Amino acid sequence: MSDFSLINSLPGAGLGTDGAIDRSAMDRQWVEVLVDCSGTQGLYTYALPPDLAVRVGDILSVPFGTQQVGAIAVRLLDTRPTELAADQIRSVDAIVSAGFFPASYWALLNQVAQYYHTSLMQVVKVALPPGLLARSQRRIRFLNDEKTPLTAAARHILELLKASKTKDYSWQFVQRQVQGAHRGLQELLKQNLVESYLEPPATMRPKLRQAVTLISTEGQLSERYREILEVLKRQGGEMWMTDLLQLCRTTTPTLRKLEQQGCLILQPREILRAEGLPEVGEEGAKSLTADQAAALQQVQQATGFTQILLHGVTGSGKTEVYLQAIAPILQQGRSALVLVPEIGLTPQLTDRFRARFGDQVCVYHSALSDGERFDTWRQMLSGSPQVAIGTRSAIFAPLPSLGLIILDEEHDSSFKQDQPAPCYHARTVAQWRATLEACPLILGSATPSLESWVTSHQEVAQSQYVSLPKRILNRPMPKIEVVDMRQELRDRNGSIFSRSLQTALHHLKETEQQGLLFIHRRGHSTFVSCRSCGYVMECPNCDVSLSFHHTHENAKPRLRCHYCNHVQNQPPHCPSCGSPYFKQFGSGTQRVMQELERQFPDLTAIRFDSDTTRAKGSHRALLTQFSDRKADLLVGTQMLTKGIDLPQVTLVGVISADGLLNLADFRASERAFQTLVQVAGRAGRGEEPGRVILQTYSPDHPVIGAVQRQQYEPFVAAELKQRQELQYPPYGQLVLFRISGGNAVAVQKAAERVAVELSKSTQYAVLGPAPATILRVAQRYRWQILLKFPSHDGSKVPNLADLRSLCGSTVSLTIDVDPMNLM
DNA sequence: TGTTGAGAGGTC
DNA sequence: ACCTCTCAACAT
Repeated sequence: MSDFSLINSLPGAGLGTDGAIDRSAMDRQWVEVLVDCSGTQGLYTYALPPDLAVRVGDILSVPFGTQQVGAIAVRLLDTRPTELAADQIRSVDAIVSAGFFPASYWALLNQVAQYYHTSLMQVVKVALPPGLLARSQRRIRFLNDEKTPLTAAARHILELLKASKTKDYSWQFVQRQVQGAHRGLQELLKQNLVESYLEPPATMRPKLRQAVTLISTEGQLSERYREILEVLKRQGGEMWMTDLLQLCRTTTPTLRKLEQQGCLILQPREILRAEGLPEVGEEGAKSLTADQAAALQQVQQATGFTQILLHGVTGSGKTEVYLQAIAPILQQGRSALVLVPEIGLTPQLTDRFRARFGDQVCVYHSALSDGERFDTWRQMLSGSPQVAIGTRSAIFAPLPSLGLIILDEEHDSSFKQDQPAPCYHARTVAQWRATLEACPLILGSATPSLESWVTSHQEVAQSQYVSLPKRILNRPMPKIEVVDMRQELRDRNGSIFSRSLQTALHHLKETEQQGLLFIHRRGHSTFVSCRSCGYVMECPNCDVSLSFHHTHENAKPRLRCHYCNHVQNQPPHCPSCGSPYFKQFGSGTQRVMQELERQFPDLTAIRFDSDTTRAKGSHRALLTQFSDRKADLLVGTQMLTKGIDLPQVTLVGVISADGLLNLADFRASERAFQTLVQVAGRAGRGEEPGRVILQTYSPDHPVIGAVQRQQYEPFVAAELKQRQELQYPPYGQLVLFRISGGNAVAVQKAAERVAVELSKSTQYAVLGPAPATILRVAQRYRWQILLKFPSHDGSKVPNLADLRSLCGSTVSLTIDVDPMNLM
């Protein structure tokens, strides 16, 4: 059990606003806090200064050891804990942010911590905007340089500081740079050559701007003063000071004089740092199809927590259902939360929300600057009815009185976090949150995950299934043609484009229509290998092949590792056998672009992958270019499957489905099906019918057949049968342990010890330990152990702390409940 | 016997 | 995270 699971049951811990108020705040002289410090367990007691009205849930700054750290107030006390002497207790330093968290917020965080086996603090960190839990930092500053003899370490530190611009470094940096830094520092401090100081935590603050407010125009005033006041009055009596100064060509002291005369007030106002989003026109509700109307009705009939799986084929108008479901929620003064896989990828969706709801929409995602995130977060706390659209972590958006939660593209794996703990799935957290808030949860997808499919077909009132089987305006689903690439080769077509696709591409130009070409994944297939001996170029740090990058015709070819970003030139000869036949292989986006240029010089194409969309806003820019018909083709990867609604696209070409079909993962078929159906669904969303050409070397694969027939249910039935037989999710539950470290032998040994310990229980099957598919990433060796539970009770894993102690200090162990990424 | 570095344990 | 303490290795 987690150390803090008890917090749930504590009085007043559920919520900051109530609970503490009923008794006089004077009684509450102490507060128990959760400290932001790895390795700490349990709560720490601090005294409350009389002028500090701390409430449960507030974010505090407290002295801890030598430094200031962030902390969360968990419980107020009216008596001093008996085990602590008065002089052992220090005082709370400041309230960083008064947390009027919505009711049940703490219960949610606790639930996440418990289910995913992480500390509550870890969960709090993903929930809060960055910068709120800042800590003080030790820094070293250069004072003077006397010509006294110094040891090597001391001299080294001094030179380092002198060489820097600010003559000042963080202690952490110095320690990394200098051997024996500790002794060296002591020596320098003794001689007064440097000083060591604690920099107080830089807490995120609201951005302020001076505002001028008109009070009166009475009194003895010069002509010039009257003029200024007149301008202010004409502007409505309230202006930003900078604007007024500019308009009147005056200076701050003049305004100060007027303030002293009592004519106006200067005061700082909080302003919101907002992302500069382009203007969008207004848009009214569209009329619904019968299916859409039925779906909307089902949502609106829901009382209390209800999970609704909205299974709508591509182009069936799910977004319109979301919009019309949200409208009455806002009118009731409540808020809605919309989660999308990747916000950068869905400018069209956010634009539609803004066109409908104006500035009641706020967008929250990790690409915002820290300041923007902080402000958006405060905006959400304000409690005014709004729609928050965001990625995974927005499930923790602090919206009071939530009326509806929507997960769009519910099947998307980016809703699962697998890097730092907690490895939560936003869908799972959304289910808990909707339960706690007693509001409906809509899971929308054209290709629902098997998990959601199974729950929504249980005979429970709390889970419902709604289907939108037809496209809007009765537009037909695109025709899908499967091309056997083996046959193409037999017929002496060595091109990466089948004859069928070639014809279609020619036709595209003639009819002035547009198309998409889908490639499975960048890098994966564009490795460099020797045609003579088969040698493959690999990253010196990670056990993955380097991928080939060729930006334009005259550029030097570069090889890049997509795990650690190692870059090098391509050698002209094979490093292993010296053969000159050392070339790139496969068909990444660049290769396809080159082939297009060679075979279809008339067609213009835009490359659309993570390389060309990395910069902020470039995603939107490329899409705009394309929809303005500046190009005939969009060539891209996975990104093409998400949130693109371009009515003029009539052709979708899948260059090769094979990379998708053959992944070593029990979810490979499900993923392949979802991806292919989603890409295919980009075709024919406008008035012209769409056409899909699916090239593959394995046309008999069951996934290909299911995609071609566009039949979800038979595919799912077959897939579920297999899952059930093997007790894979959604029937069984998986828990993955990742063991990693810099020393190959130590990691393997640790993995074996952990596996032995885990094998002592009979509640689950232990698979592994096995080296991770890519054993080494960025100089770290990785092993994993998979636990397979026959039913959904992965909470019964042995104590994590005990397992960690088997690993030693150089090997780290992380736990991933319900893993999605098993590579 | 003093000097140095690594590891453990504590921080209200 | 950072500090302090302990302990053992090494040179004196």
